[in-house]
Formats: sequence, structure tokens, C-alpha cells
Amino acid sequence: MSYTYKYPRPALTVDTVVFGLDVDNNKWLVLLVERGGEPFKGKWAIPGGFVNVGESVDDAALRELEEECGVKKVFIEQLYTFGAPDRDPREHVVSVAYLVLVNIKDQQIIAGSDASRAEWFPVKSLPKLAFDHQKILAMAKKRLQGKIRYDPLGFELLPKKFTLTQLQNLYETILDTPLDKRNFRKKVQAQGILRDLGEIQKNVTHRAAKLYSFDKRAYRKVVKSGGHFSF
Amino acid sequence: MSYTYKYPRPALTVDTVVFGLDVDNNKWLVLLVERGGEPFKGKWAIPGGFVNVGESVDDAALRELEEECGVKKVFIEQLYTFGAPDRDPREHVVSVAYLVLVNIKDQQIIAGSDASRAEWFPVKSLPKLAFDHQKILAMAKKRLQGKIRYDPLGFELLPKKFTLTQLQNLYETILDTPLDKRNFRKKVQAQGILRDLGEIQKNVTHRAAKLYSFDKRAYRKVVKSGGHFSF
DNA sequence: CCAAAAGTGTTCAGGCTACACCCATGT
DNA sequence: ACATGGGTGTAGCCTGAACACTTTTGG
Repeated sequence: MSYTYKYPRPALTVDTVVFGLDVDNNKWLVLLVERGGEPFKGKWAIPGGFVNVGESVDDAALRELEEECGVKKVFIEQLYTFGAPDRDPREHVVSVAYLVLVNIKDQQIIAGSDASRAEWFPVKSLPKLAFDHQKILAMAKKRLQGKIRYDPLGFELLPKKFTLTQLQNLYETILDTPLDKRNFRKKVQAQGILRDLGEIQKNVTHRAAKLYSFDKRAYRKVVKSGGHFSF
Repeated sequence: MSYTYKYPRPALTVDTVVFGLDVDNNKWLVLLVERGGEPFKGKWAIPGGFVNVGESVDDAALRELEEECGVKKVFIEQLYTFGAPDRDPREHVVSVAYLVLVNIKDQQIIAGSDASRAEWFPVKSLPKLAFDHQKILAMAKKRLQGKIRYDPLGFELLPKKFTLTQLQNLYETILDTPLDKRNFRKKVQAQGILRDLGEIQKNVTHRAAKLYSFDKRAYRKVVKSGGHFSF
């Protein structure tokens, strides 16, 4: 079976930049898949695939994520569309890139899937990537770094229950800069969007920290009343 | 002639939201074209058209802008990609939307072109739009309102030489909020990115204001030294 | 008792807001 | 002279930055 059109069409794909955080070692991670076929066979790439006709581009991104890496129920947001005609050596392929954030602990189900292997890499030491994926990834990094300051995205990378130190480590890791502990805590707590769970860490070899969760409800209230988040 | 593919492909288009500013009447304007054919014949729409194979998506946007409205040499930036399968009643059409800013005075060459009429509409009183163009326009408005605060985009909407009052009016018009004159001037001038041209307005019936231009060179210096613009 | 991380306040400087009057020009 | 917009300074407030010690817990 085949499909014919009056004018030629570029192919349309989605690519999903999936970020995670190694909370214990403070490493910013990205999920890559090894390409099983040409071109760039054996090279690492951002997961992605073709958009089906009749399927929204957003849905295609979600579908590919699940098919290729078993990733489900995640934060996803459109990043940018890459449309240079030579970005794929075979033909003109336009790709809509997405930024995806996951809590690694929830997603240990990764890797096993399709033909291709999936693996987490530290953003700071990446292999050479296929296509223009280096460029896409660079943009995704910049976007996250920019947006995390004024949008409570970061929580997507943490477990549901987290300590203030973990939250601070997250910001320090993504922004690649040290932050003052007291100032950080004051500022975060002043926002009124953390719920103190009344629980503490278990199995730590030192004073146990209080556990918090992100209070989405409170956050929406803040936004509605004209306020806004800023880490 | 026709083109055949193994799998069906969505069509790919670009849509360009072109904003202008009526400096004399402080009106935020958008350029629309009247559709000459079905669907939505006779309705107003955002200018746009199909992406050619072998042509980058950005280039397609520039080409359509010029073909359809005679708009040339402008600020352009990718906005978002709209990919719902039902956004065009004929078939699945994915559209990459662009945000375009022009100085109306430079672009009086508009309107005359292609088959379709082009016309400026005040953003505050728009006709019903074709397709999902209402949604695209809403997004473009929000993007400009958001970005104008921390990126010196606004200058693209003004003539090369402008007064501080015109600049303030621009911000008040786009942000839809009144601003304090003294504070505005202090803040803007503190950024050090305006060049005092040593000229004054002509043909005004009151004290003539000094003319300024945006100093791109100085701006880049500020950015390089870690600073940033904020209106 | 030692190691390791949790938790907590104050001071200072710079930026933001609010606010009102005189100036230059054309008619 | 008057109408119209152009142009200017100050004081209070709030926010952000710098900075060090005590507490809790497990080993």
C-alpha cells in the first residue's frame, strides 16, 4: 500500500528529550537510545519517531515515548520544531522536539522496549549524537535552565516526597551554580507551595530531614491571585 | 505529476502572526489576509502556506510572508507547532507558527500581493478567524507580552528613531497597563542601550522630544557581560 | 564523642514604587 | 497667554545577598 500526493511533503517526526535527575549523586541525566538501523547505526540518539496521520503531534510524542522507552505519565512540553532540509541525510524530515521531565524512581521500567537499547547519560558527558540531536539537546538544556527559575517544573524531577536539601541540590545541579542554603530555604518556603508532610527521612546516617511535597493546589491559588513562582 | 510515499504524511504548513504598532494611536495591530478559497472562504486568517520539500521551515515562513503580504526584512521567531489532526477540515495539516514583528512605517508596501487582500486589524477587535487561528493568535499575544519584558523585542515595532514617550506607549499598549513616566525613563536609560541621537522631533505642536535609537551594539555588550535587559 | 547533614536570623545595599512640578514650543 | 506634552528627583519599602553556629542522629 502507498500514498500519493500532488505535491511532495517533508516527513514529520517527533523527538523527545527526556531529562531525569540522579537525586543521590546530583547528576543531570538524559535518556538516549542506540540506533538499530541506518543512518547513524550504533550511534546514540534522542528517542523519537514518525507522526501518524490523524494523530496529534503531542500524542505522537507520548506514543513514541512509551513504545521506545516505556516512559509513561510524565511532564511534557513542546520545545521547538527543527526544519532544516539537510538534518536527515535521507530526505527532508521536519521534527517537532519535546521536553520531557521524569522522576527516575517512578520510571525504572525504562530501557526494556522496542529493538533499541535505552540508557541514561549524564548531560555533562555525552556520546556523539546522531543527526542534529546535539543541537536539540542544547536547546532543551537551555530551556529547562531558563524555565526552572520561574515555573515549578523542577518538582517533576524529584520523588513525590523530598527534602529541602534535595530540592536545593536540584536547582544547583540544573543551574550549575551553588546557592546559599538559608536564602534558598527562606525563599522557597515564602512561596507557600510546599506541603510539610510531618514525616522525616528514614535510614539516613545523620539527623533526618523533614519531607515535603509540592502543593499543586496552593500553587494554582498563588497563580490565580496574580502571584508567580520564582525559585 | 505526483509523489508517492509508503506511509501517509500530514501536510506541513507555516503560519505567521505579524504584529505591528500604530504609534500615533497606540493600537496593537495584527496583519490578516482574507481567504480566497475554501475552506473558510471570505474569512480572515493568519498568512501562511505550505512548506516546500528542501526548503527550511524558517525559509518557508519568510517566503510566504513576502509572497502573501510583501513583508520583508523583519524580526521573526518560531512560536509553536500546532498539530491537532482536526485543525483543518480537509486533512491532517500540521502548522509551524511564527511570531513576526514589523515597523509599520517601513512596511506600507503591504496589502498588494497574491490573490488575497491583506489588512491590519487592532488586536483588541478582531473578526472571527479561520481554522484554529484564534488559538494561534492568542498564543502569539501571550508570547510577545511575556517576552517584551526581558528581551528588547519592542524596538522592532517602532521606527528607527523614536522618543521615550513612544517607547513607553509601546509597553503600555502591549502590556495593557499604565506605567509611571519617571520610573520608566530612569529604568530604560539605566540599561544603557539607547543611543541619544542629538536630534529632536519635527512638526509637533508642543515641546519637541529628543530622538533615540536602539543601540544593538551596546545591548550585545551588556548581554556578554552577564547583564540582561528588562524593560 | 565524632561525623554528617539539618536547621535557623540579622544586617546591608540596591532596586522598585509612589508621587508633583517646571520647561519648551507652537498657536 | 495658554495648551500640550517633555522632562526631572527624592524618600520609603521591599527584596536579594552575605554570612556562622547550634541541633539531631547514627556509628
